[in-house]
Amino acid sequence: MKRLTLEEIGRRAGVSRSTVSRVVNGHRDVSADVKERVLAVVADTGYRPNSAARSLASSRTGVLGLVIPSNVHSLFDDPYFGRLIQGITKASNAADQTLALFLFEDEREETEMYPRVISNSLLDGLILTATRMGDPIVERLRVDGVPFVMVGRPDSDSIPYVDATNQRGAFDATMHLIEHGRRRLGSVAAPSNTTAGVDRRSGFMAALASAGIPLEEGLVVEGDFSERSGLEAMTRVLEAEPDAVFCASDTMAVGALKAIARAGLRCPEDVALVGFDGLADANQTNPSLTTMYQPVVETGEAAVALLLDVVDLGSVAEPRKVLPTELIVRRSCGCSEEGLS
Amino acid sequence: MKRLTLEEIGRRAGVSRSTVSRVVNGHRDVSADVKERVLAVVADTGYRPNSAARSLASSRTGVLGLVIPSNVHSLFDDPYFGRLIQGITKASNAADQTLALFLFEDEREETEMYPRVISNSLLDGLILTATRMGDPIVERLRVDGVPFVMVGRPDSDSIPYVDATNQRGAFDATMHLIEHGRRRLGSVAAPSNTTAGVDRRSGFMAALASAGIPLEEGLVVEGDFSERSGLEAMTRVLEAEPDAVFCASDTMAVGALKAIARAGLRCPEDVALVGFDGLADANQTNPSLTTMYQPVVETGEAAVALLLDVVDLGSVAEPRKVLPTELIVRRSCGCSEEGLS
DNA sequence: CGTCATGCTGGGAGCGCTCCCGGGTACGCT
DNA sequence: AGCGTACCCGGGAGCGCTCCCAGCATGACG
Repeated sequence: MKRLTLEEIGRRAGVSRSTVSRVVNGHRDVSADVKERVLAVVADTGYRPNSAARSLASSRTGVLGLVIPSNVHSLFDDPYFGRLIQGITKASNAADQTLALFLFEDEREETEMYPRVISNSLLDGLILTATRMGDPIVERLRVDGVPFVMVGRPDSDSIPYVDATNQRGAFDATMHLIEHGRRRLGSVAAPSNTTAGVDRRSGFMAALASAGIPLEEGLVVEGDFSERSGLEAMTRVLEAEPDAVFCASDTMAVGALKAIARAGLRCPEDVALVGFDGLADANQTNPSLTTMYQPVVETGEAAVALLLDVVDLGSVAEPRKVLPTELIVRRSCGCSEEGLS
Repeated sequence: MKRLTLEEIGRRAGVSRSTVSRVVNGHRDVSADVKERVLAVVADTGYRPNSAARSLASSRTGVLGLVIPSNVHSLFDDPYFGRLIQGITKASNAADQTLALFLFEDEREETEMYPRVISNSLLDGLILTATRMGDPIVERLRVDGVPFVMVGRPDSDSIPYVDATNQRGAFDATMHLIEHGRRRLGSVAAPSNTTAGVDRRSGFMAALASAGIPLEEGLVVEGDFSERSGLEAMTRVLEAEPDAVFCASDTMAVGALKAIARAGLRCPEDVALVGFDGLADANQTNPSLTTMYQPVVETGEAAVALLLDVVDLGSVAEPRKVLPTELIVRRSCGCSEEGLS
C-alpha cells in the first residue's frame, strides 16, 4: 500500500499534484469535472494532507496555543475556566484550528516551558489568560513578536484582549446591595495582583463613594478565587459585622455562604450577598445566589476570533473587546420573588 | 535580519548544517570544541529549529492529543479531570511533548472532528478518556492504526490502558460499610455505559454477596458523575431506607450528602456514606467524606508513559497498568477519631 | 609501510506540500 | 486572420530539517 501524497492522488485521478492541491484547498480555477474526479479519489482513498509538509510550505500550522500560567488545582476548581475552554474549543473547532494546552504550575515551569511554547512554527498564535499583573511572560511574548491575545485586561497596554465590564459590574452589584438599604458593605475581593481583582475592587469602592458610604477597616478581605479562600476571607469579613458583602467571584461566594452558616447568621436577612461570574446554577446554593453574570463562553469565542485576526492581519482594528455583565437577581441579595423588597 | 536556519547557524559557526543538527539534537560524533562553538551561536542567536520541517523530515511531531468525548460541563464540574490533566501535562512537559486538547460536546461533533484528530502527522499519538462503552471512536482509531492508549478500561480488548482497581475498590469500600454493621446497603452508582460504572457496581454487588446480604429493589440508583445527579439519585435511594450507601464518585457523594440533609437525616448516624475518587478535601463536607482514593495524577502520568512506549515501539510489553485504590477513612462512614466504632 | 578501524565532518537526497509562473485552450472581438 | 483575455492545468523551486553515505584524518596494528 503506497503512501498517499498529493502526487499519488493526482496520478490516480489523472491530474497533477498542483490540481489536487487546488481542489483540496478549495481554490478556484478548477473545472467542475476535474474537481469531482479528484474529490472522488480523495474520498475513497481516505487521503489526508500531511500537516507538517503543509506547515512547512505555507508557514501556517492551524494550531492555537492556550497558555494558563496558574496552578492546575485552582484552575479546575473554578468553573470559570471550564466555560472559557468551552468557548475556546467551540470557536477553534469552528475555525478548523487545533488547540494546544499549556499549563504551568509555577514561574519556574513557565520559564522552562517558554521555549517550547513559542517553538518556531508549531503554533500560529497564543491565547493567554489567568496571568498575574507584571507576569514577565507577557513582555517576553511581545518582544519575541509572537502573535497573542489575552483574556482579561493586561496591565501593560497595546496588547489585544477580551474582557468583561468588571469595574462596571462590580459597581452595579454593589449598588444593588445599597438599594436594598444596606449600609455596612464588605467585600470578599479578588486577588489584587490581577486586573480583574483591581477592577472589581475599584467598582465596589466607587459604588460606596457614590452612596457616600465610608469603607471601614476589615470589611474587605482578599481571596484567591477558590471556595476555601472565600470561606476564610468571609469569616474574617464577618468579624467586622457587615450587613452586605460583594464577593468578587461565585466560587468564593459559595465559600462565603458556608462561612455565614457557620457563624450562625442568616443570608440574606443578616448578611446579603452578591457574587460575580454567573457560574453557579440557581439551586446549587441556599439561598440561591444573586450574581453579576459575565458571558464567559462568549469571551472564549471572542478571544479566538481576535487571535485569528491578529494572526491573519498582523494587527487588528479594534484590539479590545469588552463584553457586558448583567445582574442575575436571585435570593441572596435580599430580593423576594417579586424583586426588591 | 536573516531568517535563522540550520544552514545559517552553520555558516556563522563555520560548520555545516549537518553538524549543527547533530549538536542541536544531542547526537554523538561531534568534537567538544565544535559543539561548544555551535552551542554558543545557537544561544546568542536564539535559534529554534523549525518544528514543521523537523516533523516533515523525521515524521515525529512531539505533539500528543488528549481526546475527551464528553460534554465540557460535566468535565469541569468533576475535579477528576483536573487531576488527570494535571498528571498528563506534567508528564508530557517532562517528556518534552506538547499537548493538544480535543473536547467534543456530542457524537455529531465527534464525527465531524475525527478527521482533524487523526490528521496526518499532526499528532504522534492519542490519549482517550471518558468514553462510553461502545463508543465508535475507539474502533475507528484502531482500524485507522492511530497509536493511542485509554484512561479507563476499554470494553474491547487489545487496547493499552491505564486504570484503577475499580472493582476491588468498590468491594472494599462496601465491605467497610458492612463492617460497621450496616445491613441495608444502597448505592449511588456510576453510569452503566462506562466500564468504571460497571466495575464499581460489580464490586459493590460482590461485597453484598460475600456478606450474604440480598440487594433490595430501589437501593441502587444510577447517576452521571455530577453533583446534581448525586443529589437526585440519593433522594430516590433514600426512599428505600438504606442505612449505608456507596457512592461511585466523590462528586456524587457531595450531592448525596445534601440529599441526606434535605431529608432531615443525619450522616453517618442514620445513613453512612463512602465515596470514590479521593478528590474532596477533608473539611470540604460535613461530615468529612470517607472515600476510596485512586491516584488520578499518577494515572495521567502513566498514560503518557504508556503512550510514548506505544509511539516509539509500536507495541508494548505490558499494555495494561492498573493502579491501586486505597480507603481514606474519615467520618461519613461512621468511624470515630480512633477508627471503627 | 600498508591496512583497517575509528572519529568526525560535509553534502546529497528527500520528506509532502504551497506558491508562482508559464503554457495551452477556447472564446470573443476587431 | 489576428489578438487579447479568461480559464485551467502542470511543473519547478523551495520551505528547513533528518538521514545516510562518502570522505578525510588519525592512530593502532601486523
